[in-house]
Amino acid sequence: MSAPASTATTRVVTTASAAEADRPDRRAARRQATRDEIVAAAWELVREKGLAGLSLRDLAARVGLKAPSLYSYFDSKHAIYDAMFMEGYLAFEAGWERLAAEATEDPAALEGIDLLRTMATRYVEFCTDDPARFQLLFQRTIPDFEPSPESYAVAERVLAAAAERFGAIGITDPGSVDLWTALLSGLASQQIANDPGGDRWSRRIDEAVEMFAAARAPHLITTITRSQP
Amino acid sequence: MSAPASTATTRVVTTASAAEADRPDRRAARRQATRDEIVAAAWELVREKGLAGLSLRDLAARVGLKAPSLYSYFDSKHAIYDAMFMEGYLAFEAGWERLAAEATEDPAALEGIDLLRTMATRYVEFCTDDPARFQLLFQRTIPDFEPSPESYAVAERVLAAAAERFGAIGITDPGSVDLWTALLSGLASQQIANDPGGDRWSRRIDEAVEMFAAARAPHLITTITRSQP
DNA sequence: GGCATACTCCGAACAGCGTTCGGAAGGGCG
DNA sequence: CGCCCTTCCGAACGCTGTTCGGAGTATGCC
Repeated sequence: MSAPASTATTRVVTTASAAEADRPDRRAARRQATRDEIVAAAWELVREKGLAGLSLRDLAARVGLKAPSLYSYFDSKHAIYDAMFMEGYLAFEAGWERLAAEATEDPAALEGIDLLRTMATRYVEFCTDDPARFQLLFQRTIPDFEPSPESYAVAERVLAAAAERFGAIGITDPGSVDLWTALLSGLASQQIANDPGGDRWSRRIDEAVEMFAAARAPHLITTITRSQP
Repeated sequence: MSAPASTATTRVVTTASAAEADRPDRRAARRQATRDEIVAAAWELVREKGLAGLSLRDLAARVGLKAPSLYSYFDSKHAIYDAMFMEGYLAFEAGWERLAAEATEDPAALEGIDLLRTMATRYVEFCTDDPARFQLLFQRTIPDFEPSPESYAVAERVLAAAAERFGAIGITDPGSVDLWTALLSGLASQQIANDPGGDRWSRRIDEAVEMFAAARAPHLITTITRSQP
């Protein structure tokens, strides 16, 4: 949660010395801390009142400010949504990298269809864990919101990583990837919209994965028959 | 834009007789006509400015009124959304019944997997034709909106009809129906959210249907091999 | 025909929203 | 100390959905 590189010093020049380099960061760090606090409070409010129920006066009150003060930290309400968007995708990316690390550590447990199953399960969990986040990241539901290029770059990065992992297990055509994303996002959105808190759709994940694998990656499901000679 | 059947002529009086029964309908008919006009204008506005971009002052202006006057016809803005919700599902039901009629008329062309294919194609077309309608009917995106029991009954009726048709072609377990709805709504929502106006996901419909049929209704796809002795 | 009634319609206003502006405080630097 | 830049906020603007009270009008009854 440290400050991005670009926001750092701004100072430059002066006469140098090592300790002097991070002194101007004092204010910058404080500023970044407040920004983070605002975004965290925004997540809280959004979980309580829904994604569209976020009010700047409420949000400001929760961090001990008045509404106009937020404009010292963000250009607009959409800029707050944008910061949340990026944070959400960073969390998604972190989960993804955790999964990749597990796969490296114990390749046997996460190869072939097991990897697909785990990917699907984690994805749907990630979505249902926080419906407001799902709405912000994967549905485009806020009237005129579009993520900034920097935020969108994070989103594309993680999607590219997923596609690459797909290629590594032998699923290369883009049609299959699109079919996969449609299938998973469909499960998640149906679950959230029509059975919130339940598991009417999420309990179909395994069947969905098997259906997908049978049609799109048959080479992944031969292991079962091989284990019964 | 003709009046519904129940509203009748409005004509004249004379001396009692049968015409007297629909005389009190005069105002009711006019009222219903205005309601319909308001809902039609709301659809227009929603297509132009997005589902959440609907403003009562704009809407009133479009039908030659001021905002408070709308409250003679609807209890609230949500009541207008509710009327649109019902109208949307009635349109969906009409499309569905058209399909059912075609299937009855020409059973050969719409049996087995062809029926699935047509259902899927029509559904995704229905969604992408009007993204605002898709959002209102199938995503729950308006902050505190919930359809009234009467409106929701329409929604359930058409879903039940679809499930029944599923049973008729031999797909009986509810898990398959849920998987089907997840798959189709996933295709539609990805198409609308990530490639509006394009066909990146909608062109995968046939593959999706074949994938689903292979896993969930294998009895529907044997005809191909049978035709090559 | 005349009167009472009900329905439509709207101007004004209220509370809430995101946002802007101007000025009042506060901490860091010469 | 004085300067400056940042932070903070009260007030206000234009927008939103909604309520209220009072006009104007078409209807139903006698």
